[in-house]
Amino acid sequence: MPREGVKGILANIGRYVSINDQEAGALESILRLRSVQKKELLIRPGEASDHQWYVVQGALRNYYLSPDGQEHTLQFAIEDWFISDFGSYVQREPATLFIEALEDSTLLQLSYSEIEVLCDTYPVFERFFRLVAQKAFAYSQKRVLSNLGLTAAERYESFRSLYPEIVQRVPQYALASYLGMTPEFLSRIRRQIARS
Amino acid sequence: MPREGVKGILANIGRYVSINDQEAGALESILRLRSVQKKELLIRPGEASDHQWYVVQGALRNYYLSPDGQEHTLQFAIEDWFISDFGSYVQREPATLFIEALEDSTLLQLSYSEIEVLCDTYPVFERFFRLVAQKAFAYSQKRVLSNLGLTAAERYESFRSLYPEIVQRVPQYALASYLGMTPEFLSRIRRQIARS
DNA sequence: CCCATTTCTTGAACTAGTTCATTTTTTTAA
DNA sequence: TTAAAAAAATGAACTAGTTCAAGAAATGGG
Repeated sequence: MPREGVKGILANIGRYVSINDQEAGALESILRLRSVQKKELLIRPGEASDHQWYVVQGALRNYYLSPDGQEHTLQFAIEDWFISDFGSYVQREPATLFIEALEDSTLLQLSYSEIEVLCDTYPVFERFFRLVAQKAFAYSQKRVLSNLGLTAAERYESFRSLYPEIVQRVPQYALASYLGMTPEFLSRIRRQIARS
Repeated sequence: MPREGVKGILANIGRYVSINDQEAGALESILRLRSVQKKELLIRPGEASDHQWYVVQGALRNYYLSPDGQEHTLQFAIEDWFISDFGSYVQREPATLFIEALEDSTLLQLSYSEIEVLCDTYPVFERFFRLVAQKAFAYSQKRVLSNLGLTAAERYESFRSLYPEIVQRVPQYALASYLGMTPEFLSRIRRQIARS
């Protein structure tokens, strides 16, 4: 039952649903506070994907490592975001992604089974996780569209205007692998922009 | 209160949750049966995005039309799939997509407000829509990865092995716009495959 | 502080996929 | 059935983004 960071996650949930003290207590009782160092991995492919993590402080990413050695970043997470290998998590299958800390980070860990019990017991959490999943899905669809329709430079500009802070905090090769371009090409795009 | 097609949607929901007769009745009472002809549009950009549709029979797609006139297909839907402009639907904003019937189709229409009431009243539907949204999100993330990591030919093969039926039923230019390539290039890929 | 490692930059050759223009095939509707 | 329209195929020139290689700059640990 960690105190630290709990106000953050409660405030965050409060933006979607109203929860009372009992519900807040039930949530708190399944949170586990956890620290990771920069470069540390939360999971790697093949391991069980039983958890989601809420970022109290720090920055992380998850990525797929393809057979030919290329990294593809699927998501970044900074303060107040959740991160996991979500596909494996919901399908109850072994992880296919790495989750890596990009900075020393403080996290709240939630386990699959405890979340499911929580949702069963308190419909308000069911609703919360529905709304979050819907929003995540809508976001992901926007990303698909931007991959389909925008040039590399446009994808970078669009991401930068949405998430300027992430652009600052994250290594360039990781950002390039998120945006679907090589680090060399992202470097050139930035040089172009700096000129004008 | 349409009878036709209702067993289909009920069976589909039953794959995620168990619902009793009362719940089934409540669902049925908010379903509206609707037919559309090939080429007909369910919504176009700027219109209210207040509905989701369950496909009883037929095939549809939704797509974004970019300022320069390119179409980008975000989703196909055949029997037993839902389709909508989901981003606009959940954000309660005007549509940004077209939804177009690719065949004469029979649909069950659900409205946003009625779904929300249904979820409020019967937590089992809240759960159902949570599970569906989670699955959709996981699927969309896989698609992002395939856009990031695969060649055009690999994306086609991968889609074809997952959804052979859709490949058969859908025009090539629509499939190309879903897969993120030009119709010409998809045509060349198919010729290649036909050779070997 | 300094050396080692990692990350970023830059240039030049290359290629996967696009564009444009034309022809062929398929679908549609009367 | 046939004519018109829509969709698909094909070739050739082109380009956005990649690859490879090498140097410069930042970062980090002892």
